[in-house]
Amino acid sequence: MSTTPADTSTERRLLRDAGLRVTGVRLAVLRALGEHQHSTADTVVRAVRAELGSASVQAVYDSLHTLTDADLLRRVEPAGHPARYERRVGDNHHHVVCRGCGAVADVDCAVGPAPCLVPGDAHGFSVDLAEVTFWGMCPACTDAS
Amino acid sequence: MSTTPADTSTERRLLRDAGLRVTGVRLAVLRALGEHQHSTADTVVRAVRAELGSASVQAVYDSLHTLTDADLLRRVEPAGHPARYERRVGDNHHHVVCRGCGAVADVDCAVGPAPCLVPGDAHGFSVDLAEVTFWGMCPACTDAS
DNA sequence: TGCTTCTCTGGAATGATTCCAGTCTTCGCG
DNA sequence: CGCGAAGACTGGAATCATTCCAGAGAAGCA
Repeated sequence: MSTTPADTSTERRLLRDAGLRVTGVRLAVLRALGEHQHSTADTVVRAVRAELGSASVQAVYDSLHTLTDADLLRRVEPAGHPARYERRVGDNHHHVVCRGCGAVADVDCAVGPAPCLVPGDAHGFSVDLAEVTFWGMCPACTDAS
Repeated sequence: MSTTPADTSTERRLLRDAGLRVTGVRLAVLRALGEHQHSTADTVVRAVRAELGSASVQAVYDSLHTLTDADLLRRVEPAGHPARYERRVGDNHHHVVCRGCGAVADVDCAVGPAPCLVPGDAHGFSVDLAEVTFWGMCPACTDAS
């Protein structure tokens, strides 16, 4: 809709610094997630298409993977819901997921850097991350029920 | 293979006590998970077929859902892996998942009953469960790498 | 034993994600 | 500024786990 080219200088730098090529899809993916944290791939596809006019589903999935591998994005996969992506990376934070609508919100980790928790008996596993997912009801779904 | 009918008295009682009908598929599902904790639906289907001779995929999925709803089973869904089921229910325990092979092991909760952890700022969500997944490498995959 | 209700069967469908082969871009280099 | 090789993007088909559906079949209360 808008004909004003968006300012993508921040995203360009992020990509370059990560040693990645700067492409339209990657910029649009980063910008989309900057505006709507915790979006699904599907939502990102729509946002990217709104910005670029067109883009294939694969291009978005590819970008999502590449950016996740480069630690520019983090993937969150709540049980029973499609994967969500967020730009908040590099810190150790967790998530609350609504059992009603699947809404996701960030929860700061009160403990510290990963793994913020350590299992008592890890059965010989070497643990590097403790992922905490809080389940409950968001305000809107609480009201509706 | 074995022609000796298995002793299913424990499972029968579990089902009756939960107000559920006793069926061959349900008994076989419970027995399969008694022998191999953290199995996937696919693995359970094979185990059930080995015991009963035949069974539809849906019958197993139906049983898995029914038993999970009745709190006779618990479902574990590690990101990027198909769902796993376990018979250890009623306590609050967590899991370690191997990044290499997907193996799952139980980890006792050092804190207490659910929700063993509470978020600092839950953004208005009412939280009832904290699900902790530890990620790492199992002994076998550590050796192999 | 009879009946009602719930379960199981088989097959098709769904949603999220991935694979593939070919075409088009990006960007280091001359 | 223009070339070329490595890396992205396209469209379409395929995969995997899981669910939906309608009809045939069992469980168990009366």
